[in-house]
Amino acid sequence: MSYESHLKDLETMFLALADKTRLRLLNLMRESEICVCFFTEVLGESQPKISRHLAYLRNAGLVSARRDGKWMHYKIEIPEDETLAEIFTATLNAIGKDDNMQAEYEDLIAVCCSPNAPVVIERAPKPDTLLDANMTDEPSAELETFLL
Amino acid sequence: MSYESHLKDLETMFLALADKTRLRLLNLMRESEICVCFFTEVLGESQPKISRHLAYLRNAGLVSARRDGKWMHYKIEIPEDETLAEIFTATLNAIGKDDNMQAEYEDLIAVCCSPNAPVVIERAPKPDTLLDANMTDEPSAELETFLL
DNA sequence: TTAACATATATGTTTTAACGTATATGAAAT
DNA sequence: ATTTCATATACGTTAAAACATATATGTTAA
Repeated sequence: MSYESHLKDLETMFLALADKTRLRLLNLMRESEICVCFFTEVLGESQPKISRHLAYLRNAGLVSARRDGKWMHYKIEIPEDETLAEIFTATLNAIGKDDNMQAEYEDLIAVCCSPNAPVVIERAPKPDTLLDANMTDEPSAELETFLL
Repeated sequence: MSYESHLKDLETMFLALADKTRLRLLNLMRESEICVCFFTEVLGESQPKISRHLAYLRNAGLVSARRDGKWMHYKIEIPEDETLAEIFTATLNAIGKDDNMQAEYEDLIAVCCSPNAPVVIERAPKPDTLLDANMTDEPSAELETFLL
């Protein structure tokens, strides 16, 4: 297969990645699909702001959305194009190495999986996909206590 | 070494990469340092435009500049941070796979190394670094005829 | 069917980036 | 010294992005 021009695609991808909020969103999605309510909760940003940035990522093809009743779940989509995929995975890797991003990810786990998170639980149930994903490989401390 | 937050650096890098002109500039620099006059010649963009985009790349730390008399030569600088470097090299790789970028690179070689390139030669001599770089690994067809 | 909720989009505004044109800088040639 | 050449920067304008606030959409619950 000959490589026709994907310069435009490259630019589109970089435009999508060139924003702190969007990088933080991707960080939270690193392991599984995540419900919008958790993004707003963990990042402390307004709902329209989160929603707009998610739409931006979706238009760029970097995430996909799934409706589950009232809730929307977003997850990372690795581009089919190999070279784009390489850049994107390298980016996800870079985000994961950042201390603040790690801390925010911990916050996510605490908020969405803790048994004593009344406010959040009130607003939306844990997406079971998140539980699944975490259970299959490494049950976190929070999850273990929750599952007892 | 613990990774403190380089989220800002990531964003800066992506902002620098999120522009077609700047990606085209990086493509031309892929093998060696390049003189500004060749950028304007090959890309067919105005001199101030090229200069501004080069300054942008320089501020982002992705290229460095060297003065040689009247001429300025720019070359790619791989970031020290490993994770940033990984993204950047993946990007350079992606650019290189694009047909149009390959064609533009050929144009560069033709313009700056051909013996019958009167206009360009008039405007600036070949940077010898380019000759060196190309001679050491793969002498191109153009170069060979030139060197006979 | 209406109310409540989660999320998305529209609107007006402010900020940021890109561009063309003009001008400044700095080196070489005269 | 002055001119010429290569490149950089300044300025004014136009276009794009981000944001806050308000509102619309689609889903469930009452």
